[in-house]
Amino acid sequence: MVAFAGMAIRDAKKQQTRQALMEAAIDQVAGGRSFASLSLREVTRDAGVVPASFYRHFRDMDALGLALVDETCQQLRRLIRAARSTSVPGDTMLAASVGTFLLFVQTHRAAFQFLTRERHGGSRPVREAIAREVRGFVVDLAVDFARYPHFGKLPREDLEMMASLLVNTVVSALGELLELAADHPDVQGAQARKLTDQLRVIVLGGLAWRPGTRLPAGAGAMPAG
Amino acid sequence: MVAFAGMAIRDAKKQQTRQALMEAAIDQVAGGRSFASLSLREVTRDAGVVPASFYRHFRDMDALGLALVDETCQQLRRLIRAARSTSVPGDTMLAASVGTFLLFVQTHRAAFQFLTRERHGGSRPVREAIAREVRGFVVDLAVDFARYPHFGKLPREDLEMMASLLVNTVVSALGELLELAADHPDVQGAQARKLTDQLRVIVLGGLAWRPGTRLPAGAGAMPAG
DNA sequence: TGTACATCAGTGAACGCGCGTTCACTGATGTAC
DNA sequence: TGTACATCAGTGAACGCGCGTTCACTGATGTAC
Repeated sequence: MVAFAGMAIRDAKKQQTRQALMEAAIDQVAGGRSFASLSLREVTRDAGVVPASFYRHFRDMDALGLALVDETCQQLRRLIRAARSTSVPGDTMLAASVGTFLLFVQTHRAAFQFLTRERHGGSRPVREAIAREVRGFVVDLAVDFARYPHFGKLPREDLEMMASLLVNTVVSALGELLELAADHPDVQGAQARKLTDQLRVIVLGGLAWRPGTRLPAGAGAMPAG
Repeated sequence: MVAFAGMAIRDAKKQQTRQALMEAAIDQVAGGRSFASLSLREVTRDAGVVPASFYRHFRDMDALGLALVDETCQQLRRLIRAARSTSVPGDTMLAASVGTFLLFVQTHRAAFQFLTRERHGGSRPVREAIAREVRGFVVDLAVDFARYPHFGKLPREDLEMMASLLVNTVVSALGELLELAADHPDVQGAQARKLTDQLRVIVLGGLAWRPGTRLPAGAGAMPAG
């Protein structure tokens, strides 16, 4: 029974406490609190350890926040990698992807609440870590775009512009979705349809796009925004 | 010299203190803090009054937050109303509007930092107030859309879907812009061009949109986002 | 205009409380032999 | 396997501190006459 390295039991227990601290924090944020307003003592209380134990795992609350970003984004990257490998062009696939994504969001509500709330939240290092992750998604998506006939001819800059438009749209929809109670399938369905249509508009616009495109005169202009 | 109503001096001084409290709070948020992490004492200290004075103006910090949403959104609505009245279709107008908007953002940085940070921030009433304002902008914009030839024929639902896409895109660009230092005109120029192009893609997509549109098979499909 | 009283924004002291951090400790787990 | 020592995650008490809120107060401003 000495099959693997030493420290097995002690280390496993330590990881368990670490996880409990992270879950305590993310549950508070998912419950409507801002991460910046959480206290160290509160987190340790919820995790079932004494305040001083916190320092065996994190230097301070900011370090815990960064660990949360890392972990939640890792989960998300795993989903996206899976989706990429099976993706094929077409409208059916777009609608299906939106469905998959929204389902995934429901089963990882707390993680997404955390990312959404802290994206523009109080801690600079946390904000920067999330921004880095989002930029990573955008670049990956632009690379995917380049594989399709029309988009392959466009400069990387244009592809990233569209990828960022698409990612921002999904993120915005996410923000709206998370404000709703988790158990309103009808409202959620409407949200899903709205997001799908918005992505369709973007793709239609992308298909009409050429480098240096300007809008036709007298077309659909709009006030400042 | 008794030209107008009583309470003139005392009331003016009171409003001055109230304004000082609001400015103290918004400056802290603009400086990187989360509103939920501000303390009442901190705000009164920055405003130059004693903590107990706070209660002459607001019941608690949440009330101050709501007042900030009201005031900053009022400023914003004023800009938008002005822009609407002078808007004419076309690509030039779109680019000019983006420029005007970004300039306005620079001169009201603190207000926008506050709105951006608290949009998904810690206080539910504040979040709801901001969401209400955003929804108001979307509805107004959809009404504007209906005045243009192509869009006039679309159902209100579709127009609001596109208006929300457009507003979310501007809000996302805003979030990125506010992370940058205020004095990098070159990076800001790149951001402005990116946003303008994204709005062009949306308008192009909108012009190609018909009720119930589906994407052409094998066109530009994308992974989950 | 002048006087006597009312109002109320801002004061300063006091309160009890939860906070982050430190420290010497304990006892289960790990390691060497 | 058994024994003796080392490690270190978690403990519990203690600290000084800033917090939100209360209170009786002061004195400038307002009002009535």
